[in-house]
Amino acid sequence: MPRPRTRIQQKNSETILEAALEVFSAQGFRGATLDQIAEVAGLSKPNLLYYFSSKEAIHQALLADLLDTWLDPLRAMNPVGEPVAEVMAYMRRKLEMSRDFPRESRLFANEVLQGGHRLREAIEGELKALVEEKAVVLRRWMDEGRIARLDPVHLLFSIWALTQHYADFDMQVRAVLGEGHDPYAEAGDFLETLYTRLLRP
Amino acid sequence: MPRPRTRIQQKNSETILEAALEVFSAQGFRGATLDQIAEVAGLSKPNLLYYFSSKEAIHQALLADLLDTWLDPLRAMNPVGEPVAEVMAYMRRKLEMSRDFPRESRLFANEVLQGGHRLREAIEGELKALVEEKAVVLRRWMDEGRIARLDPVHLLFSIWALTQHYADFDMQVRAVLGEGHDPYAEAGDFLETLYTRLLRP
DNA sequence: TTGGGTTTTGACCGGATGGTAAGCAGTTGC
DNA sequence: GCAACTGCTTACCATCCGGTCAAAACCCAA
Repeated sequence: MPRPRTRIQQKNSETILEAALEVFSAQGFRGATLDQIAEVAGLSKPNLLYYFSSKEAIHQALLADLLDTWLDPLRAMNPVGEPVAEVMAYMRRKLEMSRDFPRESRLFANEVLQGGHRLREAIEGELKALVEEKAVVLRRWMDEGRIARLDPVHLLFSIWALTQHYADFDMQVRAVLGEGHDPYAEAGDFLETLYTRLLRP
Repeated sequence: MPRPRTRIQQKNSETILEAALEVFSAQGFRGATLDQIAEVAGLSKPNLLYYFSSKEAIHQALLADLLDTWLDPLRAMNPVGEPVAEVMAYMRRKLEMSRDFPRESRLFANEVLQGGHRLREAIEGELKALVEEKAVVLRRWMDEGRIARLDPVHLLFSIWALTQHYADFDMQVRAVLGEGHDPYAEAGDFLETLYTRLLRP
């Protein structure tokens, strides 16, 4: 199905993708059913398939949208900015994305966890290229003595791991912390300290 | 089905659980089918159900086994040891578990990611209790000025996130690093540096 | 109002999947 | 060698699920 044209097509595709995000992120691709998505969307199952040609197609549309926004924070890391502040700001943005878009994070995690064959191309292409580009910048900052010398790629991995953890393992985080905690606020403080100490040259 | 008695029961339950781990960790609960597990195990589907009463039961057995071994590294953190070395050793053991038991890590991740209702009890009970016990120890070390003052629970979260990332996002890690890398060796070095700097009082 | 397009639906299909029944085969203890 | 139990298989069932189809409902311009 080509991109929406009329108002009603626009609105319904959005409703479907919103519902699909809800269900896919909570159940994984195989775990989600069209009936569930239809129910969340408030539409009938055949109606979903009027807008998207298959379950696969809905999932694909979701992943395609996702990847763009997912890489934005890293793209925004400014090669001519102040190194420590830039890395710190990147970490902050990733943490905010985990807080504000946990479903997107879990959709991504579900996908990669299960071999990520639907994302392999994008990961080996776009993502890898962007990481290599930013690794060059980080290495330069290290050469200039403006941040500590570290493996730049594993530095990025650490930011992904530490921030996405709060979205992907949300249930565990909340269960262990118990009542009366603001996981993301605490994580912000903790990670601020961590990267301050790690990056100091 | 009660615990195995005869030799053949012992052997076949093990074969089934091994196959189930393979399939569940790669596909999630809903994504796995009894036929797949049966094929990997080299047994017929009805034979699986002779040993385990249902798909659910196989999964439960797997999770029950898992939790014990999963908590071992943290249990082993010695309250009367040298603080920095103890935390570092814990991180090392967790990283080794990611390397040597990635399927177990992914089984766990799949489960928690999808709301973790099958693990909720264990997480809110055993896991939380153990974390609180170790948090007391960490706080004491901080009070004694033997490691840096940090939120002890988020310190543990960071170890989980950073080590499990290499198992759970293995596909991404390998795709981004490309050929000719030993992810776990590099991660070991990186995390050694990270926690050395983070923990220094 | 009418006619043509768009949107929605109920009924249905075929294959996959978890699980069962009933009997056959193997093993073990005597 | 034989009974009795354990282990295993073939055939089958019911349900779920992705997807189809034909027709109904809706919308809107002329």
